[in-house]
Amino acid sequence: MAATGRGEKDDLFSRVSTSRVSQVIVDQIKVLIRDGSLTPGDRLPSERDLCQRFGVSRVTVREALRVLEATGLVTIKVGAHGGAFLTAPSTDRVGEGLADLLSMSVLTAGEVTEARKIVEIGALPLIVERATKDDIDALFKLVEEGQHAVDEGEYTVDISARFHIRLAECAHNTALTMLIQSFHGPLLMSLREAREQAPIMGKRGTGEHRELAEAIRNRDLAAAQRVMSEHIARTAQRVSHEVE
Amino acid sequence: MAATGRGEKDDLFSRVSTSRVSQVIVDQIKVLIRDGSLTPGDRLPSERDLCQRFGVSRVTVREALRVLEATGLVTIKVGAHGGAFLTAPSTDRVGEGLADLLSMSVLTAGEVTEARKIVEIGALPLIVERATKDDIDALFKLVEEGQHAVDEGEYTVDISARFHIRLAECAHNTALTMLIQSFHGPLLMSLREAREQAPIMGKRGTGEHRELAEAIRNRDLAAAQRVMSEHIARTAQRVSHEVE
DNA sequence: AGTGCCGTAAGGTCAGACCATTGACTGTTA
DNA sequence: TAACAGTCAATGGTCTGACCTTACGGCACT
Repeated sequence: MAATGRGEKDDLFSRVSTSRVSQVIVDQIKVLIRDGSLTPGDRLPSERDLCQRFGVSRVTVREALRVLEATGLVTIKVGAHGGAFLTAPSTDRVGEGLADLLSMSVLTAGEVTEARKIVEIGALPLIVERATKDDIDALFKLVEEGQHAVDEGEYTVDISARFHIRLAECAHNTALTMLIQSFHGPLLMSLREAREQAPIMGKRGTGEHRELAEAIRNRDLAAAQRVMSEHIARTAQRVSHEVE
Repeated sequence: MAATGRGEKDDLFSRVSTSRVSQVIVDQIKVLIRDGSLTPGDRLPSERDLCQRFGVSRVTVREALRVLEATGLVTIKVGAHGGAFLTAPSTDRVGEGLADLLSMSVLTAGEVTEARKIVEIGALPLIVERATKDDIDALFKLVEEGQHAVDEGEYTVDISARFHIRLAECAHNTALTMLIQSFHGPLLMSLREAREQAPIMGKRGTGEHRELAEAIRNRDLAAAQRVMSEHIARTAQRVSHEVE
């Protein structure tokens, strides 16, 4: 990335690896991951071990590990038999990154909701086509939970989010799941007002969730799209007028 | 997030902030960014300064900075008047994260392309509706550039990506632009084969780009959707059979 | 068989030092 | 006066070596 847009002549005197040592280590490990020498679940050597292998100090190794950890490639456990473990599939990090990006740029809540509408409605054809019986059962189970929560007066956006994420999983496309997950993750949580109004809207929202689940069970794409469209539109309205 | 799904009783003995100090610092700074106390372009205090303010050692501060850097929130410059500068939101990091996940075979190229299809086609209604004259001129300009590159035999995926990103901007929704940008960033670049085949496909791709631009000029949504659909489908085909 | 203690391996943090890079300041020279 | 070169200070990059904290596993005791 940083190397793009060079002038001419730059190939004559190639850059003398002036980059950070820790970054070089990160890159090396990334390569190992890419080409399959390291697979999820594997454990990297201990910090003190890596120091010797790379011939650098522990501080440097640790910085490299911090970066890998922040990227979501490894998780680190302390204690005996701890260490850096290649993470099993975790879409959370990149979703979080997306949310960070969204939340710190000049986005209005309206824009986010509009994007959400496109993705969630666009995913419906796949969902209607691919949802398995298990998927549908799970959806109805979440609806019941939501209903129960409403009755108890304990409805939160978290419950709604779980439904939407589970719904996304019905498309059986990890990339899509990830996108929708990041919409419903830290991002929505940061819209405080939306969370506080949740109890009020819970009843109607749950009803719509049920309609959605039924439409999917009936493989009725049109109905699903209609309900989802209204559902999100209402969210949009709720959210937009306070986080302007 | 980590606090969800607790058992009962947990509120009696609250967790004694056993987390990493560096992580706490990261969170603090993230908060400052979120609530607008720090805006892009600002410079954080120097490492030695931060040590004193937080009352920790320099190593710890540096680890926090590594994380913030990896997350793409700051860039770091050395030398006098260097330091950590808040970056303007850039989608590259997210795209890189996507690419990492893809390379760990958490995601297949096919899934990503499917998601891309949904977003890019879903954005078309907005694009057709909102594209201004400037937008359309810019699109045609990019098409011309592409045509020129094809004639010279210098067509690269980069040119195609620029078109798609500019197209996304026509929707005048920053969130959408960012999503599509992260698809066309380091992610596509990492599909080496796709890059190498680019020259061959360039001619046809450019033709389709032109058709797209024309459809948008004519506010012909159906045509735009048809062309885009074919366009991405072909990419999907090209990409899927080697990165299985 | 169960319980609790303790050792050990691993990450987390600290303090202080030195090097490398860079931009600004200053002084010299044509 | 303008251009160049040298110096200096600020700042990130790395190293060393020490100590603390956590957690797993085994051992001794009950």
